[in-house]
Amino acid sequence: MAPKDPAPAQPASNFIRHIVEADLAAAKYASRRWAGEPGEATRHASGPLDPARIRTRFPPEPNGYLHIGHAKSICLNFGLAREFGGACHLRFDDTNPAREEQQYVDSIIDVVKWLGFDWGPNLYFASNYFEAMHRCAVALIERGHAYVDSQSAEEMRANRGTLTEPGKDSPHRARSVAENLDLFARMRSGEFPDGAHVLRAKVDMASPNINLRDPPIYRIRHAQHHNTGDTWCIYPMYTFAHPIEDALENITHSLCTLEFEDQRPFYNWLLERLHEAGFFAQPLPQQYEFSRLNLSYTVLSKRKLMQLVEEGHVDGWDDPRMPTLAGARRRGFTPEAFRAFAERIGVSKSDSWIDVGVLEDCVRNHLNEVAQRRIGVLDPVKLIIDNYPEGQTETCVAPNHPQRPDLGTRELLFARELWIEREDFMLTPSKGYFRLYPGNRVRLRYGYVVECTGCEQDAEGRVVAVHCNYFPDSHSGSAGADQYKVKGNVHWVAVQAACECEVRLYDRLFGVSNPGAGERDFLLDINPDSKRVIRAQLEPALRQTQAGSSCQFERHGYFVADRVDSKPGAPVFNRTVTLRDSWAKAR
RNA sequence: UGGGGUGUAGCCAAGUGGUAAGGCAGCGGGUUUUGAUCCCGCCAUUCCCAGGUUCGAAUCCUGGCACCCCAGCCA
Repeated sequence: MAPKDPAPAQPASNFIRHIVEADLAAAKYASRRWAGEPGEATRHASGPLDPARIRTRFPPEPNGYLHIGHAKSICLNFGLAREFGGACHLRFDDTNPAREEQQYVDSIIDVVKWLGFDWGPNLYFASNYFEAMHRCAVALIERGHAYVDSQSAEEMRANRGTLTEPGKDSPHRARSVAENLDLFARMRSGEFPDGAHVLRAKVDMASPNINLRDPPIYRIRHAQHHNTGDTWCIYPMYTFAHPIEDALENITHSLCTLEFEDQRPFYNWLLERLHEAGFFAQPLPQQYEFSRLNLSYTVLSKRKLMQLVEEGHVDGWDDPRMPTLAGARRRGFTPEAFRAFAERIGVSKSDSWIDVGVLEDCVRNHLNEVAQRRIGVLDPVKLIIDNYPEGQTETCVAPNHPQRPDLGTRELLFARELWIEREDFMLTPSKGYFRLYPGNRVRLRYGYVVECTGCEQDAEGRVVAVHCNYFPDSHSGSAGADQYKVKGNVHWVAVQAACECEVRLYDRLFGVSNPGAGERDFLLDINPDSKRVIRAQLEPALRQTQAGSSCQFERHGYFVADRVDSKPGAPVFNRTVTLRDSWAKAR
């Protein structure tokens, strides 16, 4: 028997995985039937056994852009389905016509795909279930489980009670089934203005759980819906719609965030009543809650993100500094990084603040493996090699990846005048500095070892050129190269070959770990240096970078050709994330 | 102060009665033509607190404490 491999770095399990494993072991969902599309019990009963062992769903409301918090939920739901031979539905929870728009639907589809997930034929809209939901509501009324309330919103609030006092029954709570049916039909036909009536579930006005104090389930809203137009003027509330959507779609595990915990008793109450009425078969979907993501140095609330965009603190929803997935994509973050991140942070019910450093580490991790190395001089100053013949040039060979020879090499033009990084020279070096300073030797990466001889300064004392001499027998790869022991290793690009490009140096949008903590205005915590636009001198191969393609600028970080502003032959680069820099930290 | 939740290292997190995994951060060292990567080592005598049960408790019991969520015709 072969020796056992060391245990692979396996992610820790989580409570939801345990639940799924237990349900599968108990064959809890094995006898479910699936009609091939959402439907009521009788419809599904006519179909074959459900080929999906479990069904989950990601149910965004199409009223904004998805952000990193959604990525956690997407990876959880789609990941679970993938892992256990199930299906994950992409469902738009568009039950409120007010702020839902097609452009959000499009961007959500785009970004879930980008994250690497596939819903197959299971793309659904809650609004396509409005007829079924309406039938459910009528059945509830017929069975005495719902009534039309005609109190004003203020009256309803007053009668709802408080956290410590029970509510009071509405004067309309005892209306007859016939009257309720009539009123509800007239609500639907458009006879009443917004707010005149509301359909309420009849549960318990004295419940200690406020969500059970006869929650409204249908309201009148004379508005255009992005999908159903003006077909309806009454719309179901989330509380009512969501369990039905899950049941119609044969969802087994309905995962949501912690703030919906108090909603679960109603979720179960409703589905049990509808099961009694013959709409849905057991086993019914079950709701499970996990804690939502909080990220340091970031805000994720829709209100705040909206404010950042509308007040122009950033350049739109897909600004590379935004925590939206569209922004992260433009920034150069990768789907692989997000999936690793989701796995790494786990799923639990405790309130947590994840350090953005974890996400950044996932990004570096992935990019380190796949990004080809290139040279970019971001803050150029001229290096003149005085003993290198004027007019002479040669080529140096550089690997595209130090750990992956399979990725090949590329050539760099070497000449007498090079651009180097301004911070790679110091007239009077600080302690521990081992780059260029008079008398010190460094290697010009993939080229020669040089010894610094001095510099030229302008009237203000600013360095305008650095001078050095090279050692002809020190060329990288040559027999004598090893005789030169230098600590410093400096990147460069020949002045005559360099390609000048715009580069955006992005940093964290907020300068503090918890923007807007307490009563403080979060806008005051914006990092004023979160975006710096520079002109950089790049190695010529970079000119052909495809929009959206990432590489490492050696010794700097990972950069991506902006997918919006890059033109063929004229890329614009965004800094995705810097390399770790223990020297900068030491200073 | 009604109901629902959660407390394991600086930040996450596994652990489900048998003697505290792992990751991030941090610290120290090695390799290195990226001050990168990679590798090695260190980093909780203790799991919110106090009692109790048990040969044995982060896990079970009792009592506290802290924090989060809920009173939209939003989701």
